[in-house]
Amino acid sequence: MKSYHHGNLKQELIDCACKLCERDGYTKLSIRSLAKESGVSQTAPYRHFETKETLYASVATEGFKKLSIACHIDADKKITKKHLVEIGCNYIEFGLKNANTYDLMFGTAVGNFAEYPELLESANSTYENMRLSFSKLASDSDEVIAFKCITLWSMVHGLVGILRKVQVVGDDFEEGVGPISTASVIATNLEDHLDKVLTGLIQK
Amino acid sequence: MKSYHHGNLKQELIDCACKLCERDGYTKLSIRSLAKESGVSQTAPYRHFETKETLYASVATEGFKKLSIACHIDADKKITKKHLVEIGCNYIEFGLKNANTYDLMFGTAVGNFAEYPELLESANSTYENMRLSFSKLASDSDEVIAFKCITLWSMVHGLVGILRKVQVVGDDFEEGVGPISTASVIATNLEDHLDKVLTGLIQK
DNA sequence: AAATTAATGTTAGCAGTGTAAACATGATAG
DNA sequence: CTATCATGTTTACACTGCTAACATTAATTT
Repeated sequence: MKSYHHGNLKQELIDCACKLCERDGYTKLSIRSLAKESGVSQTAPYRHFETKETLYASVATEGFKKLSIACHIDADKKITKKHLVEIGCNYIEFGLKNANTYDLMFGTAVGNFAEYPELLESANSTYENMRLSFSKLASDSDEVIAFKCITLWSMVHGLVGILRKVQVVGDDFEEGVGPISTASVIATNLEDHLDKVLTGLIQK
Repeated sequence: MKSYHHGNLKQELIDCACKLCERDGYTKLSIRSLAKESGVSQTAPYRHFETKETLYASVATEGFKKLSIACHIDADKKITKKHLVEIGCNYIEFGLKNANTYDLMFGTAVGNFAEYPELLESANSTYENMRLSFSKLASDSDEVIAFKCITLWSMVHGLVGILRKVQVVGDDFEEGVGPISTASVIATNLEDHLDKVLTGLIQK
């Protein structure tokens, strides 16, 4: 004998959507199946999410929060290059292990972050954490810090996109040919690669 | 008085799909509307594309061909850093001006490139062109060339992802705060930015 | 040239989707 | 206690990907 009102539907829908989005990709997610999963009528979710994109925005928000946590390092006083490499590796690891969620966060599923204040905030805060780490590395000017930060971010963000293709194709590629084999070499030496790039970046 | 057989349906569908995917994003594309656009029955496209993903793969293939052309530079003998900056800028420009197509090419819309030989080939050839440019810059070893190439590619690929968000949010951001304002500074000085990165990369 | 086959089109239909409108229930505020 | 409002349900519409069965034409074989 369940009650007419669910009580915690919104959060349950978000949690469930996060799982399904990651498992099957956000394109496969349907509001109806989501409702069924929560034992609620087909249109109940519309009391909590105006459109499907609103739901996507919630999932993306959760994604940025998780990314922030994954990239957080415990280093209050001194930050070394090694820390930055760690951040980069963690970022990439998150992107690869949560490929579908990552796609939702950075793809075109949610058109305009500005329409979803929470999403915008969580995305900005992810960046802010990274920026803070750079600011603790050296006494650079704000512009230099921003430059270094965006450079690293673009780098790891780009590597996620490219390494994903490696994962998909797997070991089924011709040796020494094409981006896939090249990228796969980097994938096996991710720390070294980031170290090299950061060395070039920092000593400037 | 039109004939029962269309004659050139497959190519027309691809062309039309490319346009619609870019205009509205690939999620909005429907096979049925595509068929209507070509004045053909709802299920006619299925004679040429097994599933919707097959159609996506064709659009993505066209995308990589266009990207290749956009990144092509006329420099047979000597390649300079300036040329590489140009390639990078052209790449980013393509990614931003064809954001939806770019999303289709690098997102999860097409799961496994290996299932679509033409797509795999066009994607690899895009990379190969970039690699060739690097190989003409200096007498590096294959590994060093690959490293430099992937580094630039990750960079520009990452920048596309990040700068896109800037475009979306537009000028409606707080000055000096968050990734968006920072990225927007870079966007207005793209050439400078790539120059800096490449300088650090090349002089190694 | 006629007959057969393969390619390419059509019609009808299924199961599933996002979402709007009208209505039902129950928690909460006056 | 009553009125309101948040949250749920039912019903319905227009749309989707895709399949199966059938029609027409082009290509190939005899």
